[in-house]
Amino acid sequence: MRRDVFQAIADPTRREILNMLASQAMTPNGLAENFHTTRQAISKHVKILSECQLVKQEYSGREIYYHFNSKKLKEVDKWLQPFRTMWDSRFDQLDNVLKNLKNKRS
Amino acid sequence: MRRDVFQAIADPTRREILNMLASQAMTPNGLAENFHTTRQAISKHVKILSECQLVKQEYSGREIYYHFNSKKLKEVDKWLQPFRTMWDSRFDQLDNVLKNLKNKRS
DNA sequence: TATATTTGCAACCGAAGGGTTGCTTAAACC
DNA sequence: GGTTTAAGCAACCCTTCGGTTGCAAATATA
Repeated sequence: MRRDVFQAIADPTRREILNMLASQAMTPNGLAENFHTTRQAISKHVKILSECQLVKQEYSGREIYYHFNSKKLKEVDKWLQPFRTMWDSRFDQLDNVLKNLKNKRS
Repeated sequence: MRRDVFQAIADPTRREILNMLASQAMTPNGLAENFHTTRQAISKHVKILSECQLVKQEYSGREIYYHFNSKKLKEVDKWLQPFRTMWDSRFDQLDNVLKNLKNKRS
């Protein structure tokens, strides 16, 4: 089952899980207490996050603490990079096209 | 039908479409030529991108030129912001936890 | 040892996703 | 005016997704 970081962060619940784990490692039960769903539903989300390495496991007896692996989000940041210069430049793509049309006319 | 930027960029084809439109506005037919799918499939993707305003339309006769709206990607960048400091700090979350445990012990 | 707790796994369900084919509309072209 | 051509819309199909319930395995606790 191929998992993709972009697909992993597409779900709002999974983004929220990442936010929680960013401040503190947590168990599935601990996470589930903060949502209005079952533990199994949360475990499924965590499994998806785990499969694309956004989360790492630490075993402690019968409990499993999930840790956030921020490095994996670099992939998203990397994809975003070329676009970042665009919105910084105060001109979006449509503005540029209109500007070019005006130049051709004059 | 609620559309979300995160969900929109989850699909690799849609990310590729955005990459193309970033350099040049294109029509559905023009886009479809670069993929091994039908025009209708691409149109569906473009519609999704349009619904969350990642793309804007410019009508020219019977053709429709789709323009990339980079500003909308700021939402992703904004969500990424707090995590960016984490991977910059050379310590990921797991490292910090282990470090804390070590401090408590000593 | 018996019981309670934490967790993962499997089966199932309804909704949404990505794709295709067929059709209609409207502009361009002969 | 008749015919291409560009595009959207609708129906359908199969797969994936998010969620649930039920159950088994393993650790903690009495």
